[in-house]
Amino acid sequence: MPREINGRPVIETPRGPVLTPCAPGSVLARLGDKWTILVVSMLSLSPDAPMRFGALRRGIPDISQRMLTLTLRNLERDGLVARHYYTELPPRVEYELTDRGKSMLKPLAAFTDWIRDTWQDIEASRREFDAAEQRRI
Amino acid sequence: MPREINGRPVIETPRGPVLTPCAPGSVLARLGDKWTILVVSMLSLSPDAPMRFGALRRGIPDISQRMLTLTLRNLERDGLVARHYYTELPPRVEYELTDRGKSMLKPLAAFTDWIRDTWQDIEASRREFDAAEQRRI
DNA sequence: CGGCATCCGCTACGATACTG
DNA sequence: CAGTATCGTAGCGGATGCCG
Repeated sequence: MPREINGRPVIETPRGPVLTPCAPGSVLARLGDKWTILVVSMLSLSPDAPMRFGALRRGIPDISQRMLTLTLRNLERDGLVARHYYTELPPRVEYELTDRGKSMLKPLAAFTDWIRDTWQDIEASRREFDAAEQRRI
Repeated sequence: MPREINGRPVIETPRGPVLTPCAPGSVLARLGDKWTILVVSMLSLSPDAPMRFGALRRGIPDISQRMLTLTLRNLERDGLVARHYYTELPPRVEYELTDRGKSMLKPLAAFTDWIRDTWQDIEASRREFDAAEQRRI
Protein backbone atom coordinates (compact mmCIF):
# COMPACT_ATOMS: atom_id res chain seq x y z
CA MET A 1 0.00 0.00 0.00
CA PRO A 2 1.62 3.21 -1.20
CA ARG A 3 2.29 6.08 1.14
CA GLU A 4 0.26 9.23 0.75
CA ILE A 5 0.94 12.83 1.71
CA ASN A 6 -1.52 15.69 1.46
CA GLY A 7 -3.78 13.54 -0.64
CA ARG A 8 -1.04 12.68 -3.07
CA PRO A 9 0.36 9.16 -3.60
CA VAL A 10 4.09 8.75 -3.10
CA ILE A 11 6.24 6.28 -5.00
CA GLU A 12 9.34 4.98 -3.21
CA THR A 13 12.45 4.73 -5.39
CA PRO A 14 16.07 3.85 -4.64
CA ARG A 15 16.94 7.56 -4.85
CA GLY A 16 14.12 8.66 -2.56
CA PRO A 17 10.38 9.33 -2.59
CA VAL A 18 8.71 10.78 -5.68
CA LEU A 19 5.35 12.55 -5.71
CA THR A 20 2.96 11.51 -8.44
CA PRO A 21 1.97 14.30 -10.76
CA CYS A 22 -0.95 16.20 -9.51
CA ALA A 23 -4.44 16.79 -10.76
CA PRO A 24 -5.53 18.15 -7.33
CA GLY A 25 -3.08 20.95 -7.90
CA SER A 26 -5.61 22.54 -10.23
CA VAL A 27 -8.01 22.82 -7.29
CA LEU A 28 -5.41 24.38 -5.02
CA ALA A 29 -4.40 26.82 -7.71
CA ARG A 30 -8.00 27.96 -8.03
CA LEU A 31 -8.60 28.24 -4.28
CA GLY A 32 -5.24 29.89 -3.72
CA ASP A 33 -5.80 32.76 -6.08
CA LYS A 34 -6.25 36.29 -4.93
CA TRP A 35 -9.98 36.46 -4.23
CA THR A 36 -11.57 33.00 -4.07
CA ILE A 37 -11.21 32.38 -0.34
CA LEU A 38 -12.55 35.85 0.40
CA VAL A 39 -15.62 35.28 -1.75
CA VAL A 40 -16.26 31.91 -0.12
CA SER A 41 -15.85 33.54 3.27
CA MET A 42 -18.43 36.17 2.43
CA LEU A 43 -20.91 33.58 1.17
CA SER A 44 -20.43 31.48 4.30
CA LEU A 45 -21.58 34.43 6.41
CA SER A 46 -25.17 33.78 5.38
CA PRO A 47 -25.35 30.00 5.01
CA ASP A 48 -29.09 29.93 4.40
CA ALA A 49 -29.79 33.06 2.40
CA PRO A 50 -28.29 33.88 -1.01
CA MET A 51 -26.29 37.09 -1.36
CA ARG A 52 -26.57 39.69 -4.08
CA PHE A 53 -23.66 40.60 -6.31
CA GLY A 54 -23.54 44.11 -4.91
CA ALA A 55 -23.53 42.94 -1.31
CA LEU A 56 -20.58 40.67 -2.04
CA ARG A 57 -18.79 43.49 -3.76
CA ARG A 58 -19.31 45.89 -0.86
CA GLY A 59 -18.19 43.20 1.57
CA ILE A 60 -14.81 42.66 -0.05
CA PRO A 61 -12.83 45.89 -0.05
CA ASP A 62 -10.83 46.61 -3.20
CA ILE A 63 -12.20 43.80 -5.34
CA SER A 64 -13.00 45.01 -8.83
CA GLN A 65 -16.26 44.18 -10.52
CA ARG A 66 -14.37 42.20 -13.11
CA MET A 67 -12.53 40.03 -10.61
CA LEU A 68 -15.66 39.38 -8.56
CA THR A 69 -17.48 38.26 -11.69
CA LEU A 70 -14.60 36.03 -12.76
CA THR A 71 -14.15 34.54 -9.29
CA LEU A 72 -17.85 33.76 -8.97
CA ARG A 73 -17.91 32.25 -12.43
CA ASN A 74 -15.00 29.97 -11.57
CA LEU A 75 -16.63 28.89 -8.32
CA GLU A 76 -19.82 28.16 -10.20
CA ARG A 77 -17.82 26.16 -12.73
CA ASP A 78 -16.38 24.09 -9.87
CA GLY A 79 -19.85 23.41 -8.50
CA LEU A 80 -19.08 25.26 -5.27
CA VAL A 81 -21.44 28.19 -5.83
CA ALA A 82 -24.93 28.41 -7.33
CA ARG A 83 -26.06 31.44 -9.30
CA HIS A 84 -29.66 32.65 -9.47
CA TYR A 85 -30.62 35.20 -12.09
CA TYR A 86 -33.86 37.18 -11.89
CA THR A 87 -34.91 39.11 -14.98
CA GLU A 88 -36.27 42.15 -13.24
CA LEU A 89 -35.53 45.80 -13.79
CA PRO A 90 -32.95 46.43 -12.57
CA PRO A 91 -31.81 42.80 -12.71
CA ARG A 92 -31.06 40.92 -9.51
CA VAL A 93 -28.45 38.19 -9.27
CA GLU A 94 -27.92 36.12 -6.15
CA TYR A 95 -25.26 33.63 -5.16
CA GLU A 96 -25.04 30.93 -2.52
CA LEU A 97 -22.75 28.08 -1.57
CA THR A 98 -23.81 24.66 -2.83
CA ASP A 99 -23.67 21.62 -0.53
CA ARG A 100 -20.23 20.90 -1.95
CA GLY A 101 -19.20 24.45 -1.25
CA LYS A 102 -20.43 24.16 2.33
CA SER A 103 -18.57 20.88 2.77
CA MET A 104 -15.31 22.71 2.32
CA LEU A 105 -15.90 25.25 5.11
CA LYS A 106 -14.74 23.11 8.01
CA PRO A 107 -11.50 21.82 6.43
CA LEU A 108 -10.79 25.30 5.15
CA ALA A 109 -11.33 26.77 8.59
CA ALA A 110 -8.73 24.43 10.09
CA PHE A 111 -6.24 25.87 7.68
CA THR A 112 -7.22 29.53 7.91
CA ASP A 113 -7.20 29.27 11.70
CA TRP A 114 -3.54 28.30 11.48
CA ILE A 115 -2.91 31.26 9.20
CA ARG A 116 -4.72 33.59 11.60
CA ASP A 117 -2.55 32.39 14.48
CA THR A 118 0.70 32.47 12.52
CA TRP A 119 0.70 35.20 9.92
CA GLN A 120 2.14 37.84 12.21
CA ASP A 121 5.12 35.63 13.01
CA ILE A 122 5.51 34.94 9.31
CA GLU A 123 5.49 38.61 8.42
CA ALA A 124 8.03 39.26 11.15
CA SER A 125 10.27 36.57 9.68
CA ARG A 126 9.94 38.18 6.28
CA ARG A 127 11.02 41.57 7.56
CA GLU A 128 13.97 39.99 9.35
CA PHE A 129 14.98 38.02 6.27
CA ASP A 130 14.77 41.06 4.03
CA ALA A 131 16.76 43.17 6.47
CA ALA A 132 19.52 40.53 6.66
CA GLU A 133 19.58 40.45 2.86
CA GLN A 134 19.97 44.22 2.72
CA ARG A 135 23.00 43.98 4.96
CA ARG A 136 24.65 41.38 2.72
CA ILE A 137 24.21 43.46 -0.44
CA MET B 1 -17.67 41.14 20.01
CA PRO B 2 -17.16 41.21 16.25
CA ARG B 3 -17.91 38.20 14.13
CA GLU B 4 -15.03 36.39 12.50
CA ILE B 5 -14.83 34.17 9.44
CA ASN B 6 -11.79 32.24 8.25
CA GLY B 7 -9.64 34.19 10.65
CA ARG B 8 -10.87 37.53 9.37
CA PRO B 9 -12.88 40.02 11.43
CA VAL B 10 -16.20 41.08 9.99
CA ILE B 11 -17.75 44.50 10.43
CA GLU B 12 -21.53 44.69 10.35
CA THR B 13 -22.94 47.66 8.45
CA PRO B 14 -26.48 48.67 7.50
CA ARG B 15 -25.79 47.47 3.95
CA GLY B 16 -24.37 44.12 5.06
CA PRO B 17 -21.20 42.56 6.42
CA VAL B 18 -17.79 43.85 5.32
CA LEU B 19 -14.54 41.90 5.57
CA THR B 20 -11.61 43.81 6.97
CA PRO B 21 -8.74 44.12 4.55
CA CYS B 22 -6.47 41.23 4.68
CA ALA B 23 -2.86 40.84 5.64
CA PRO B 24 -3.27 37.03 5.93
CA GLY B 25 -3.93 37.04 2.22
CA SER B 26 -0.22 37.40 1.65
CA VAL B 27 0.29 34.05 3.39
CA LEU B 28 -2.39 32.35 1.33
CA ALA B 29 -0.99 33.78 -1.86
CA ARG B 30 2.41 32.30 -1.05
CA LEU B 31 1.06 28.89 -0.04
CA GLY B 32 -1.32 28.78 -2.97
CA ASP B 33 1.32 29.22 -5.64
CA LYS B 34 2.28 26.46 -8.00
CA TRP B 35 4.97 24.61 -6.04
CA THR B 36 4.93 25.56 -2.36
CA ILE B 37 2.54 22.88 -1.09
CA LEU B 38 4.41 20.24 -3.06
CA VAL B 39 7.74 21.25 -1.54
CA VAL B 40 6.25 21.26 1.96
CA SER B 41 4.75 17.84 1.26
CA MET B 42 8.13 16.48 0.22
CA LEU B 43 9.83 17.88 3.30
CA SER B 44 7.13 16.45 5.56
CA LEU B 45 7.95 12.96 4.26
CA SER B 46 11.10 12.92 6.39
CA PRO B 47 10.14 14.90 9.49
CA ASP B 48 13.37 14.20 11.33
CA ALA B 49 16.03 14.16 8.63
CA PRO B 50 16.87 17.09 6.34
CA MET B 51 16.57 16.58 2.58
CA ARG B 52 19.09 17.53 -0.06
CA PHE B 53 18.24 19.91 -2.87
CA GLY B 54 18.65 17.17 -5.46
CA ALA B 55 16.40 14.76 -3.60
CA LEU B 56 13.65 17.37 -3.45
CA ARG B 57 14.09 18.06 -7.12
CA ARG B 58 13.86 14.40 -8.08
CA GLY B 59 10.80 14.00 -5.85
CA ILE B 60 8.78 16.71 -7.58
CA PRO B 61 8.30 15.88 -11.24
CA ASP B 62 8.60 18.79 -13.67
CA ILE B 63 9.83 21.40 -11.19
CA SER B 64 12.69 23.42 -12.63
CA GLN B 65 15.85 24.14 -10.68
CA ARG B 66 14.99 27.80 -10.69
CA MET B 67 11.50 27.35 -9.26
CA LEU B 68 12.69 24.93 -6.59
CA THR B 69 15.32 27.45 -5.51
CA LEU B 70 12.81 30.30 -5.44
CA THR B 71 10.18 28.28 -3.60
CA LEU B 72 12.65 27.14 -0.95
CA ARG B 73 13.94 30.69 -0.54
CA ASN B 74 10.42 31.99 0.01
CA LEU B 75 9.68 29.27 2.55
CA GLU B 76 12.92 30.11 4.33
CA ARG B 77 11.92 33.78 4.29
CA ASP B 78 8.63 32.85 5.95
CA GLY B 79 10.45 30.90 8.66
CA LEU B 80 8.82 27.65 7.57
CA VAL B 81 11.97 25.97 6.25
CA ALA B 82 15.56 25.95 7.52
CA ARG B 83 18.52 25.80 5.14
CA HIS B 84 21.84 24.21 5.99
CA TYR B 85 24.82 24.88 3.74
CA TYR B 86 27.96 22.71 3.85
CA THR B 87 31.03 24.01 2.02
CA GLU B 88 32.27 20.72 0.67
CA LEU B 89 33.20 19.73 -2.84
CA PRO B 90 30.75 19.26 -4.34
CA PRO B 91 28.68 21.44 -2.02
CA ARG B 92 25.81 19.93 -0.05
CA VAL B 93 22.69 21.88 0.90
CA GLU B 94 19.97 20.43 3.09
CA TYR B 95 16.50 21.65 3.96
CA GLU B 96 14.06 20.79 6.72
CA LEU B 97 10.78 22.09 8.09
CA THR B 98 11.11 24.35 11.12
CA ASP B 99 8.78 23.91 14.09
CA ARG B 100 6.56 26.55 12.55
CA GLY B 101 6.60 24.66 9.29
CA LYS B 102 5.65 21.43 11.06
CA SER B 103 2.83 23.21 12.91
CA MET B 104 1.10 23.80 9.63
CA LEU B 105 1.02 20.15 8.55
CA LYS B 106 -2.08 19.10 10.45
CA PRO B 107 -4.31 22.05 9.45
CA LEU B 108 -3.04 21.75 5.90
CA ALA B 109 -3.85 18.04 5.85
CA ALA B 110 -7.45 18.75 6.87
CA PHE B 111 -7.77 20.90 3.80
CA THR B 112 -5.90 18.71 1.33
CA ASP B 113 -7.92 15.69 2.51
CA TRP B 114 -11.03 17.55 1.44
CA ILE B 115 -9.43 18.27 -1.92
CA ARG B 116 -8.42 14.62 -2.32
CA ASP B 117 -12.01 13.54 -1.68
CA THR B 118 -13.59 16.19 -3.88
CA TRP B 119 -11.35 17.09 -6.79
CA GLN B 120 -12.79 14.47 -9.11
CA ASP B 121 -16.29 15.84 -8.58
CA ILE B 122 -14.95 19.32 -9.16
CA GLU B 123 -13.25 18.36 -12.39
CA ALA B 124 -16.47 16.67 -13.52
CA SER B 125 -18.38 19.89 -12.80
CA ARG B 126 -15.83 21.82 -14.83
CA ARG B 127 -16.23 19.56 -17.82
CA GLU B 128 -20.01 19.82 -17.58
CA PHE B 129 -19.88 23.61 -17.26
CA ASP B 130 -17.56 23.95 -20.22
CA ALA B 131 -19.71 21.66 -22.32
CA ALA B 132 -22.85 23.67 -21.50
CA GLU B 133 -20.98 26.84 -22.43
CA GLN B 134 -20.01 25.33 -25.78
CA ARG B 135 -23.66 24.64 -26.51
CA ARG B 136 -24.64 28.24 -25.79
CA ILE B 137 -22.01 29.69 -28.11
C1' DC C 1 -27.71 46.46 -11.29
C1' DG C 2 -24.91 43.17 -13.05
C1' DG C 3 -21.61 41.89 -16.52
C1' DC C 4 -18.96 41.78 -20.70
C1' DA C 5 -15.17 43.79 -23.90
C1' DT C 6 -10.92 46.02 -24.38
C1' DC C 7 -6.46 47.58 -23.28
C1' DC C 8 -2.33 47.16 -20.62
C1' DG C 9 1.31 46.56 -16.94
C1' DC C 10 3.25 43.37 -13.88
C1' DT C 11 4.95 39.22 -12.29
C1' DA C 12 5.00 34.15 -12.07
C1' DC C 13 7.03 30.77 -14.47
C1' DG C 14 9.99 28.22 -17.86
C1' DA C 15 14.39 27.36 -20.74
C1' DT C 16 19.01 27.97 -21.17
C1' DA C 17 23.66 28.94 -20.06
C1' DC C 18 27.17 29.93 -16.89
C1' DT C 19 29.82 29.98 -11.89
C1' DG C 20 31.94 28.13 -7.24
C1' DC D 1 25.78 19.74 -6.73
C1' DA D 2 23.60 23.89 -5.93
C1' DG D 3 22.81 28.42 -7.37
C1' DT D 4 22.63 32.70 -10.22
C1' DA D 5 21.83 35.42 -14.46
C1' DT D 6 19.36 36.43 -18.44
C1' DC D 7 15.80 36.34 -21.52
C1' DG D 8 11.13 35.19 -23.26
C1' DT D 9 6.24 34.21 -22.56
C1' DA D 10 1.51 33.74 -20.71
C1' DG D 11 -1.96 35.04 -17.82
C1' DC D 12 -3.59 37.48 -13.71
C1' DG D 13 -5.59 41.40 -12.37
C1' DG D 14 -6.62 46.65 -12.68
C1' DA D 15 -9.00 50.64 -15.22
C1' DT D 16 -12.30 52.09 -18.23
C1' DG D 17 -16.34 52.13 -21.06
C1' DC D 18 -20.58 50.06 -23.09
C1' DC D 19 -24.88 46.89 -22.96
C1' DG D 20 -29.19 44.19 -21.12
